[in-house]
Amino acid sequence: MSKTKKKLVLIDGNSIAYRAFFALPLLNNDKGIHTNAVYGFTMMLQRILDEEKPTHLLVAFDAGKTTFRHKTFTEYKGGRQKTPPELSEQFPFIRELLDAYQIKRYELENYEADDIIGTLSLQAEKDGFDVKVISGDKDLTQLSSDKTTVAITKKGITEIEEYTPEHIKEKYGLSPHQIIDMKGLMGDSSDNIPGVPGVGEKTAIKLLVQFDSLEKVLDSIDEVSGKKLKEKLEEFKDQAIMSKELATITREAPVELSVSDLQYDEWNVDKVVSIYKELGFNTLLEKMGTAGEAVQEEIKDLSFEIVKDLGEDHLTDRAALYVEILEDNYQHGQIIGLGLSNKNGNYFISAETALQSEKFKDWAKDEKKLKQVYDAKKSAVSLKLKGVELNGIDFDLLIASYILNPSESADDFASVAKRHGFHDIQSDEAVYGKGAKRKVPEEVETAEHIARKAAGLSAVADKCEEELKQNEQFELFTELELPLSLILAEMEAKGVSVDVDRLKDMGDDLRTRLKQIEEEIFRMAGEEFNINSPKQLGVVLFEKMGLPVIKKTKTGYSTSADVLEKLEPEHEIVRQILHYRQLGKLQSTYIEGLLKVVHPDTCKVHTRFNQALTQTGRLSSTDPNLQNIPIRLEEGRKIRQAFIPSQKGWVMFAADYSQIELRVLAHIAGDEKLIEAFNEDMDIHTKTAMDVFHVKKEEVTSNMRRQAKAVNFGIVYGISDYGLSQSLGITRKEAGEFIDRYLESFPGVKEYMADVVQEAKQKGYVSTLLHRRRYIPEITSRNFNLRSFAERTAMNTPIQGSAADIIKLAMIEMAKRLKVEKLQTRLLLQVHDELIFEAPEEEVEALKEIVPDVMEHAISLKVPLKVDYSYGPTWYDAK
DNA sequence: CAGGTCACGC
DNA sequence: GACGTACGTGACCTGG
Repeated sequence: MSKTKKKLVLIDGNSIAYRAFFALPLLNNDKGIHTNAVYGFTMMLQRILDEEKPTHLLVAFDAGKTTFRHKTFTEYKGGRQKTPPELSEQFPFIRELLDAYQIKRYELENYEADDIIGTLSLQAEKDGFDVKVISGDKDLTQLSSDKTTVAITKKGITEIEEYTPEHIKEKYGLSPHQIIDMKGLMGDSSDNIPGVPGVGEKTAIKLLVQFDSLEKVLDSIDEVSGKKLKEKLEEFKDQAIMSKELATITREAPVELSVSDLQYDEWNVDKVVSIYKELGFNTLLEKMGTAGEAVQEEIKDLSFEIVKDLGEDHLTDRAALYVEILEDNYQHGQIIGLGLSNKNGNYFISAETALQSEKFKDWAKDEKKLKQVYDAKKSAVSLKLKGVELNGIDFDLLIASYILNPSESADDFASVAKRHGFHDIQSDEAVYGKGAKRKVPEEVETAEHIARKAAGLSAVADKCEEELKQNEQFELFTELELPLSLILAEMEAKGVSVDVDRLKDMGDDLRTRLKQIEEEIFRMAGEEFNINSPKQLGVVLFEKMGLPVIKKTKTGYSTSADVLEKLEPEHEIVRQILHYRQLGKLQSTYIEGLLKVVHPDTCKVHTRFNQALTQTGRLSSTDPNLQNIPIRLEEGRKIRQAFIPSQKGWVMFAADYSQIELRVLAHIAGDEKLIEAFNEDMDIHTKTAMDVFHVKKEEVTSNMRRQAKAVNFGIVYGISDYGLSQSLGITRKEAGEFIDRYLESFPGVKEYMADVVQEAKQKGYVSTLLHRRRYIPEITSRNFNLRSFAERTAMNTPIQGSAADIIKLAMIEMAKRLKVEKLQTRLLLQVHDELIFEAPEEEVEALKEIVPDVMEHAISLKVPLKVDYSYGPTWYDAK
């Protein structure tokens, strides 16, 4: 069962409602009730329940207008804006909602929510609770202690700042209890607390650092430096003391509740649903269907050591090494620390300790010292950025797990480790938080988490290797994916040079043209609107201008390109909109998007290849995605002019496989006709047209070839008859007939398709040439759609996946050849069937031989592989 | 902030 | 007949 640590969460209800109200636009539901504060409050509550998993919970509210503080100071909270009626009307709903959630709420005559929270948090601390206070009011931070964390909303409803005593020390240089002394000195305009005129945050902190408390400051006014300051302190002495009193949260309010009354179990689903319905919270309603309670498993103790002085005990010849970085983008992120696990024990090493240690660097570099890691590429790149070379990797859990089952691979270490039998680990989200809340906890907690990861690595490595061997995937792992990860690491670290000025010029040009087109569209529409909003565009086109509605989406009219293309003859505006979209895409994604990620010093972009994501074995690319740079249309293609070699006298050299998937299909299916076509190096689309339409080569029209090409495309990507009908603009029935005729023309392919579906049903998975697997459980589904999809997946994955295997082989072989031939040429990118290099001009002649040779002979099939290449001063020219 | 729509590549 | 249809990433808009 769950760990029985008691946790009390105290929420400042008024404050959070205020925050939610002002953070969100003033929306109302269909009955005209404003719901933004209730909605924001609900989101916040949901988050707290999910993330904090409190055992005890209370929402405190302010009661009435006056409190005991007004006796001290009648103008307390004077001058405050009256609560807007749009907000006050929402409070009853918030109360109703809390009741449905079965969360205790409480207010107390003469006291503020703060005081209720102050009183109960103190009680709870004494009873051994962990306490979390949630508010938008920084005053509450005075309650922070080693047992109580105060979370203050920053902006919006999701960003919060957590105030622990350490954080307060860091931020102000003060202890939590000094917050009230600070308020006494500087006052608080929002509560109309006067403080000492002329004293602001800086001065207050300075004084408190020197004298500790307000009282001591006032006792030692003589020692205060600055004549003016002395006078002010003297003059406003009493006011300061009163201000401190006002700012002090009482911890002895006559609260009639005790902490044990605040136990939180679960909400009343029916009531919550009915309130959601009443308020129109449809997305929350939908979510409830799937909301399951995660069961927290007990985590065993782990003995580990925080290492300050690295020695032989730690740097052994076989060890698990975990490099921890919080940011997704490990090229920007800081290394938090390293986990090590070996026969001697489990260790945590801070980043500073490791990176300053020559012993560590030597060990990391030594390829004889074998390491087991999680995400070799990330580890290698991040260490490389710190000047540390990483060699000797003989196991990577991320990749092993991906190979064993690509559909399950998540990048969260805990989930991967658990899948392979190591359970004593928390999720990163539980330790570090997520989104805006993500942060590093105190060192011991961090250290333990990271040490656990290393321990987990060494615990599951052997078992995973065994499993890989049983699946006949060990070679795929050691000979293909592991070496590839280091090649990708080099590609990422090296980066691709970008001609920033060129991009900016294109951007300027595009901006002018977009403006012109925009004006033209507005003129034709007779009004200004947001062309980028499908909703607004739909209204203009289909309601105002009365164009025929061709397709609808869930949310309204479809305005997708294929719809607009059909509408082109109807009105000139349609052509302009398509053009606007095209240029807008170039501007936002490729010009602005790319400029955003160019390294300012080096003018390079460093993409990250995800090697453990796609279901087929392909790579993907992010930040920026360099696998979808435009090429089809000339205007977009020009973007490629901005990708240039990193050195003078160098060129871009690109080589791509011609029809690799169809060649793979010919091989796997063993289809005689297809094999023959490739052996004779025929134009495959023409050949397909000849066979499908039963005509001679000379009789193939360009339209027949186009249709044959679409069918081939469909085969390669496993699209359905529906998909084919869409791409050819024909009916589904016609498309189905096309596919049938294709399969009749290539009986080997037809047989293969039937066999591979059969195989998938029997084994539960399909395989590529290099034994990569994809499990397809839906293949036995009784749901037609799921099953059809599964069948197409079964037919397509071995084709696409084997092609991915082959180009990966080629990449590894290329790296070897470049080294052997002592060439300076470097591989920069892989785009599924294409490799892009940068090369000194004088090496081009050699590359013309080597690159096609390596790529074409990466594997031997029943058909030849064919590679085309090209080169030039920019990527654009390498076409 | 999450989910939808659209658009780019292979 | 079934109702949503190759795989990815990213930008923008929108609702609650």
